[in-house]
Parts: sequence; structure tokens; C-alpha cells
Amino acid sequence: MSAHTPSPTFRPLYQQIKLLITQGLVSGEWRPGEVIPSETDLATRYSVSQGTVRKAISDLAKENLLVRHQGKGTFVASHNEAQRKFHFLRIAADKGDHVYPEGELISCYRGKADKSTAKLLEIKPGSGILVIHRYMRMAGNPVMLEEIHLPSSVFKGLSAARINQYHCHLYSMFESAYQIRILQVAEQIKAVLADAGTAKMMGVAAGSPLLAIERVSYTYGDKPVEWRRIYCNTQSHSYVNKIV
Amino acid sequence: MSAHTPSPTFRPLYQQIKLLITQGLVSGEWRPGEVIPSETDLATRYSVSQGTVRKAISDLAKENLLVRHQGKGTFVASHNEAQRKFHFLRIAADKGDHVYPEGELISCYRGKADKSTAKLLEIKPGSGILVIHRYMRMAGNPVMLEEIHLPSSVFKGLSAARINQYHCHLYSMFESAYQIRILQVAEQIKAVLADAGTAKMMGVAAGSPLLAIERVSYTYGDKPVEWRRIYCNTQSHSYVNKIV
DNA sequence: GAGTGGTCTAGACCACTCA
DNA sequence: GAGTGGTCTAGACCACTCA
Repeated sequence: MSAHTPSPTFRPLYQQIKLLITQGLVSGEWRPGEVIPSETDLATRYSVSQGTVRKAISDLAKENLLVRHQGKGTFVASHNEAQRKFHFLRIAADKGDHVYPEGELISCYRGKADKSTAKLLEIKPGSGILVIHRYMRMAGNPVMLEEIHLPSSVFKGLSAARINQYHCHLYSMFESAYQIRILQVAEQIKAVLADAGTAKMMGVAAGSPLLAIERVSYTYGDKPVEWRRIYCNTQSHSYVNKIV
Repeated sequence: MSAHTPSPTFRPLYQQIKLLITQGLVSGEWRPGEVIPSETDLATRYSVSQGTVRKAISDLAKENLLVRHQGKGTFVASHNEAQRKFHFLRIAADKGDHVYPEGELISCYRGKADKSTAKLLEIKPGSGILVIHRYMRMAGNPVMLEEIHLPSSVFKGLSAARINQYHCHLYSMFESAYQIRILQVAEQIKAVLADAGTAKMMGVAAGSPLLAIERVSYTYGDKPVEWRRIYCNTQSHSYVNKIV
């Protein structure tokens, strides 16, 4: 690979290396939790200096695609890691320890994308989707009620059985069963009043205040692969956010 | 400055440089919006290579303390920059453009910190505090109602007049008038029902759902310098969050 | 002790800004 | 054209991990 190419096609070498490494991740050459080749190996493979590979890896680590461990190597990030479990789950009990909620599948069925769902998932209206309802329980109480929409073209063969097989850990299942890694989520949060049906399911009085969170989740290349609506009982839990 | 110092006192040079630069920011040697010396100048000043200064600056830029502009120099970050205006303000209208809300001061008075306020601000109970009430209006409507608590030991001589002088841009005022730069905020969000008084002030029916956001804001060294409670009407606005 | 990532240097050259 | 940050290299040595 040549050093600098002149403008206007100028693109730094390390960005090209980032793309090559990302391709290795997308293609599954290196899978979540696995170690990738060392910096020096990648440097010879791509015919660049170790410093250039290093910059590419640093960026990818910053973007949470890779995790570096001094002395051990660089690993493909995974939702199975402890510190990632809470990364996209910003609900915490006001008192007590930070306990990971237990998912409980309510239902899973096939349907067609309506106009707004299609727009959010960037698919054609009428395309097949999967609709999943589940509880997230904390200390046994149903703190969240979720309605999850997935494009069935991406999640082929997904069923209630498979969800339960992964103990309702959806993002881990996306990774392991479909090689879909969630990298980013965008949320819109509102305060709403619980309607009769939702209230009953969540064990609160009708008209209770709930957080209504709409989330779209993105994988490589900013491709949306999930949208969900979450109702959250904030009686004794809060949505926590840290902005730096 | 010597190259590597042996363990156990080992601390990378670039981290020491980060500290030195941060001290220049805290002391006011370089003020928000101003340019700091070039990488080569800092390298000679601190007797390290330009690469080491560069790594220190990169980190500080990543932490939003500095902003780099190729060809121009490295600048001290400021809340007056356009892209920072919305950084800590995650409320957006569901429809229409991204308009910055107008602040409207309701009241500003002195008080004493109760136990919980003291704990959040890390001051002694009974210490003097300033309490500020204000609206944040979007397109004229009071979308947010805020109750802001500041330690008076930090914000000496703060008054309604000074707040209005800065057009209710509090974080800009913190910077310009008190050299306090907000670097990080931690929020807890709940859904609540509007009580009669709050409802009246916000122009909604009593019992309407509102977001209740509790925010603690931190400056250099993770020092808390503000806590506020925000009530937000999410009828036609949302709290937006992007998690990467 | 071999292999990994982490730090640091000195030097080259490029892209961008501004006068 | 001078000055800034941005990229890239080659090489040295350090801290950490694991067998």
C-alpha cells in the first residue's frame, strides 16, 4: 500500500486500515470475544507501519468494536462482556445494587411493517417483521414492558424457542445467532399515562405515569436493525444518563 | 523531563503533560475560546517530543476540554460554540427545526443547603446556596421549568441582574464570569404527574405526565457545582439520547 | 522468556489556514 | 510562504500476561 496519495482522493492510510479491519469483523473472520492478529502481524499483512495499524485499532476500540488488553491482545467486542451488559440499558434501581434485569418473553409473532415501522427500519412498507413482547423484571417486578420490531429478512428463523434459548438476551443472540452487532442506539423519551391494558400488565394503576422510550438500534454502517417501544415504571427506578 | 520512570511510580509522560495543560486551563492561563500554544511550542516548553504533546492534546480534545482546528491551532473549548449549545440539552421538538430554547428567569434567591442538596453538591449542610427558577421556552411555550441550586461559595455575587445580562445562558455565564466549565452532567429521569402548582406554571392540566429530570453538573476534577430539577412537558417534545 | 499492547522519540512530508 | 495540526515511519524500550 502506497504512503500518501495526492488530493482529491486523499484518504488517510489508517482509515483504509480501519475499513479493512471492519470488513474482517463484518465478514465474521474474527468473531465476538475472539482475539484478532497482533498489531505487528496486521502491519505486515497490510504493508503499513505498526503505528498506523495502532491508530486504526485505537479508533475502533474507541468506537467499541474492539477491546484491547495489554499483554494479551486485541479482542472483538461482545455483548457477553460484563461491562457491556448495562451499556444500552440505562435503567437502575434508586436503591440497592445494580442488578441486571431478567427478561421474560410474552409473545413472538410475525407481521407486516406499517409505514412508520418501515421508515424507522429502512425497509419497504409491508415487508415481513417479527414482533416480540417481553417483560424486563427487576427483583421480580415488571419494571419494563417492551414491544420489539425486527425485520424478518435479517433475523431468519427467529422464534420464541430461540429467544428463550438465549434467556431473552436479545443483543447477545443477535451476535451469536445472526452476526449482528448493535453498535449504537437512538432514543426518544416521553412521559405518558398508562392506559388500562398497559397498567394491568405492569401492575400499576391506570393513569400512572410511565416513561415511554422509543429506540432504534443500529449495526455496522448505521444500518437500523431493530426498533422498540419501552414502557418503564419509574416508581422506584430511574433512567440514568451521563453526558460528557 | 525524564523519559520513563520505573514502576511503581510509573505514570506515562503524556498523562503528566495532560495534567500540566489542564492546570493551564483551570488557572485561566488560557481562557475559553482562546488558542493555546502550538504542539511544537508546548513540546519545547515541557521538554518532550511533539508526539507526546500530541497524545495529551488528543485526549483532552476527546474529553471536550480542547478543540483542534487543522491549520489554525488548538483552542480552549467553550459553551459559546454553536455545537456545544445543545450538548447538554437533550430536548428537541418532535416536529420542525432544532431551535435553541429561550431562558426566562422567574426568581433567584439565597438559601441554605438541606441535607440532600448538600450531599449532591458535596458541601456542608446549611452552607449558603443560590436557588434559581426559570422557564425554558420553545416557540414561546414553557417546555421546561427548572429549579437550579448553586453553592454560593463558588458563584460569588451572582444575582438576577447578572443572569439576565447573560440572557439566561447559565453555562456560558459560569465560564465567562466564574471560570467554571461544565464538563459532565449526570441525570436521573422519571415520569411523574404534574401537581397543581407545577401544572399551572407550565400551562398543562393538573395530573398531566411530565418528565422529572434531576441533574448534577461537574467541572474539572469531577467537582459538582450545580444540581437542578427539571420538569419537562413532552406533549410535543422529547428527550433524545444517542448511546454509542 | 516470548509475545502482547503501551509509550516515546526524531524526522519526514502532507493538508489546511491566513496574510 | 510561514505556521498550524494531521499522517506515517522506524526504531527503541517498557508494562503486562502467560507458560
